[in-house]
Amino acid sequence: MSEKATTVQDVARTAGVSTATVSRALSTPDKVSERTREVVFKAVEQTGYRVNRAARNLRTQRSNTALVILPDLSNPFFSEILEGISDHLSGTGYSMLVAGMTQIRDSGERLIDYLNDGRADGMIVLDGSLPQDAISSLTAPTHRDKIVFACEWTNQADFPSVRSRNRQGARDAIRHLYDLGHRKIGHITGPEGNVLSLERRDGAVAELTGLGIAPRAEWVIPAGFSLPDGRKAAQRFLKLKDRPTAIFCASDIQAIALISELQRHDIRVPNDLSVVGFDDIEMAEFVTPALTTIRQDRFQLGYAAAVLLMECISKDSSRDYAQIHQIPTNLVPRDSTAPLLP
Amino acid sequence: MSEKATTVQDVARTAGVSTATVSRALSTPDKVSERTREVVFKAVEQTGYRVNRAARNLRTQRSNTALVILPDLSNPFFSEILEGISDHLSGTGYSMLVAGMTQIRDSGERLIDYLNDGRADGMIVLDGSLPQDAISSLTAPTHRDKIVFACEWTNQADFPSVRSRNRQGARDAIRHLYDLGHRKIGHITGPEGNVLSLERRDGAVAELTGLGIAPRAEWVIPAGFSLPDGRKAAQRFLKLKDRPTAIFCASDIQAIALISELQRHDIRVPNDLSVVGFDDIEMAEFVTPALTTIRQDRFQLGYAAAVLLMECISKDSSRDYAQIHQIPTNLVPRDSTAPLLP
DNA sequence: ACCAAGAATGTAATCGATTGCATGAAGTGA
DNA sequence: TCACTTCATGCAATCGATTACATTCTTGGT
Repeated sequence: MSEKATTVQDVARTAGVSTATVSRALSTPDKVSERTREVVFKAVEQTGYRVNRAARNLRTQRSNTALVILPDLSNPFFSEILEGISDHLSGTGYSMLVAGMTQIRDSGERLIDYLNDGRADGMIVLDGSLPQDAISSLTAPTHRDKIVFACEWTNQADFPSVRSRNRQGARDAIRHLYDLGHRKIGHITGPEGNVLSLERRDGAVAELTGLGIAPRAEWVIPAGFSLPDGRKAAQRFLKLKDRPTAIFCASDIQAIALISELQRHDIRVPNDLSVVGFDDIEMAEFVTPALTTIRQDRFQLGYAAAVLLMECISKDSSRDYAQIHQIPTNLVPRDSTAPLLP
Repeated sequence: MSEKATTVQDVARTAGVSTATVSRALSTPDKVSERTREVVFKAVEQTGYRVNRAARNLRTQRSNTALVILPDLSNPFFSEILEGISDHLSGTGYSMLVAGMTQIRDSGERLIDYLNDGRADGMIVLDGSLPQDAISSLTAPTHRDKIVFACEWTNQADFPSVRSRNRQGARDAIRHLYDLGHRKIGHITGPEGNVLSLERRDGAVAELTGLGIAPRAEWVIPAGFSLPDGRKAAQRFLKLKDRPTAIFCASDIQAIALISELQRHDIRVPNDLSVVGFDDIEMAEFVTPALTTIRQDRFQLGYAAAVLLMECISKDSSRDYAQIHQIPTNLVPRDSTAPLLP
């Protein structure tokens, strides 16, 4: 009954070879003669053998596991990125450990420990706001080749990263509104200090300026990416005496909440106000009016990050420093934007 | 430069004790005299020692890792459950491995291997539709005590599980509509064969019947939980000659898409039709009209599942079979339901 | 003062797979 | 046929922590 797991020893015995040969037959099949290879495979089949990961990890000093760090596990925005990551990882035999910064902080763990104690071979960080000490510990030469940022990033160190063309996306959003005839264009920002917020705001400002429109300070409404933030932004908007005719929001979620709240106050979108979001979350297509937005390919973002991480980990040669992969965004016109009425 | 990781040996040496003592000082501090304990701690401090997980895992035959299985990584519904799980796990020193069934199938892995090869000590399954062979392999006596279902479950085996009171939630939804004066009440179901769909439909039917209302077959519209499903359901709804005055949807997402599509066809919610959803996703409060729904506490669901799993794993005594933990749901009345107009 | 019980520590085996080195077999070229 | 390379395999060390067992040191009771 005692159901002891089968080991290489068992396989070696039934195959009539040494454990070394079994191991080789499995991990480097071409170093073994065809005949023994088959014998071993058959023995593996018979005994139902599976390598013990703990033993392999100890010996090889690799875990075949990647750690993914989210700022906040409960944020649904990341799910599609996770899928992209997992999709590539699982193809390369890697497993995906997931942790949220909140939990990590609470449990008093340090990110770097995951790398040190052999739980993970590398990590993908989706949080641009790591505490300073975390960042500096990660920059240690032993670790810098095991870390990749995705989606967000940090300016305090130059890690390789994968990100959307946030600035260009923002420009496209503004341009779209301009092309519809809008000249009075506002912007709801993301959270203060966040790299994405900055890029999107800068992009918007740059495009406006380029189009000969001076951005008006009271039309740049500071907010965060979340639903409540969007609602609050709407309330700020309602208080404006002179209102823009179009708004570019730093996130879809925010835009959806904003529209909802404005509708409640009888402002019609797109008739009274055109709104562009950012992200193209699935919901964007299904709200009324369907949201015009800047699509970022989150699956691709995750996938590319995983590819990049695997490269970093495996590459023994010193690699060109701190690559930045930019994923294109694109405008998805829907019903929340319309030509400016004369 | 070669930055070799510090081991118990190093600590033992600097502390002037044996490795056994170091190990004991760290894992069973009371088996060691106060004096040596301090010396060891100091040495740990000095050397910056961290246990090597691979080595520990091999020796102890535990990984201190739990595997979480999602049907679909990209589905944002699960993020809050994940947070609940992680919140408890990280408190007990466990790490969380996450995998989607899609990826697992594609990579040809078997769930059971995670348990066998020492990657995980136990698993939380959020997918009620595992393939038959997966389920039967998991029922093996060696594994059945390492598995917990959460949110969804399977009827093909009796694993312990944590779930919402789906039936009661559905009853509450119907009752709410009834109390508002509605008698012509429809239902959009979840995907065929899904346990949640079944429970919610059964609950709705039971409540209707209990209230003396005979459920009408054409008012039970088969659908899935997703946004496109909700839209399709709306189209089916529009074709009805005799329409209900109220609808209970099996998911919020579905309800949101349904309302959006109906609004596009000038059906006003709640004036022309009252709608109740299920889940209380964050968005529910922020759409127009704000969605009346049955709240299920997803964080709690995940948290309880993690607690249950840890119990199962640690309990050496044979435990009472296949506990089912039910998490209460509750009605959250908002603006998508209104009294039936005379 | 002596012995037994218990506490603290050390020695060395162990977990299971991988791999450097050694050995033997087979093949190659002159 | 001989020397020599190449290939296939086996032996045994190794990864780093834990723990059964042995040993030494306390301590308390009589």
